[in-house]
Amino acid sequence: MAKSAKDKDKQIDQKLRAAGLKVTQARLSILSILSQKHGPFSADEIYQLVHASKKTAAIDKVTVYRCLTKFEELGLVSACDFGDGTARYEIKHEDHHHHHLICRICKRIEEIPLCPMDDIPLRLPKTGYKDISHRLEFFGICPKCSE
Amino acid sequence: MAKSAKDKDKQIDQKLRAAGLKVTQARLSILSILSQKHGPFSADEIYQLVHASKKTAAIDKVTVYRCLTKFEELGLVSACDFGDGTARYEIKHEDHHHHHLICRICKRIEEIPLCPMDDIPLRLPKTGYKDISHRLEFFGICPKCSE
DNA sequence: CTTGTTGCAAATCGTTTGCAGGACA
DNA sequence: TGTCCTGCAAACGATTTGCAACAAG
Repeated sequence: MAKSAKDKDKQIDQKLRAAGLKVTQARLSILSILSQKHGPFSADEIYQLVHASKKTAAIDKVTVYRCLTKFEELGLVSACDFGDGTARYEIKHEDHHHHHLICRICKRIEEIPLCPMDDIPLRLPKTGYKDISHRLEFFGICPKCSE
Repeated sequence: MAKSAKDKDKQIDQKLRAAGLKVTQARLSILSILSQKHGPFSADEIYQLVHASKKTAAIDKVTVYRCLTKFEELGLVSACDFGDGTARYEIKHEDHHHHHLICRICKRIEEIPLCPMDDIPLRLPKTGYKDISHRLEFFGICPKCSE
């Protein structure tokens, strides 16, 4: 059932066209990286990864930022923020809502497939992580701004 | 039961001494602002507020950053991050754990006195906010880093 | 005194913007 | 072709750092 890199790239191409975006080398490279590696990654990391995989032409870091912004608008990727002043991006898989658990020391990132908003308290001890804290903020439109 | 500004300042002085910090004008000004106004505030906002209240001598913005960092280490204030690239700080009141609900448009900040980690799903509709999303990340020490 | 703090200037870091040349539809 | 994209350089905003003057204990 696992998709080959080629299949994924084909999917990406189609998603871009469906979104009305031009299919450029830069966009293909970035989305290819994001769909093959396990993120989330910062813009700089993506930039590095693209350059590391010599398969594609080098792209500018500014282009990475612009593409990621566009992808996020289109819902192709989702951004997350670990509070360290750097945005991170990962491919958005429909119907797979998750959060992250980040190690304060090594920065390892694990996916938490549960969402406390759903209903149940998380049973985090399972993960083996210690000294767990969390960052949670809500965003919405306040009554006044709703008109 | 409400404490006067003077009482609060006295408390602040004691907390600083208890923490082994020198009681300086800059620190008193910042903590005084934070304990009197309803935050959270960015470093720049605090800087502006300190300058606005002509009661105290002007302090440098760098000093604001340094004091806030120190206060956070000591647990006097807590930082929060709304993902807009600016850290915000508020006085930490023991036994009053809360999160925030930020209007996407006017940036109004409301306190959410509930925490989904406690156990129950939030009943946010009560607040009148619409189109609510949330930002949630967990931090901890992973098994490998625990030794 | 003497160590912790501050102010000032300058550096850093992530990210954004302006503009001209270049690539997709 | 005409518009969308990209690269390059430069601007930006938040935060940090180096260093010498300064003030609290």
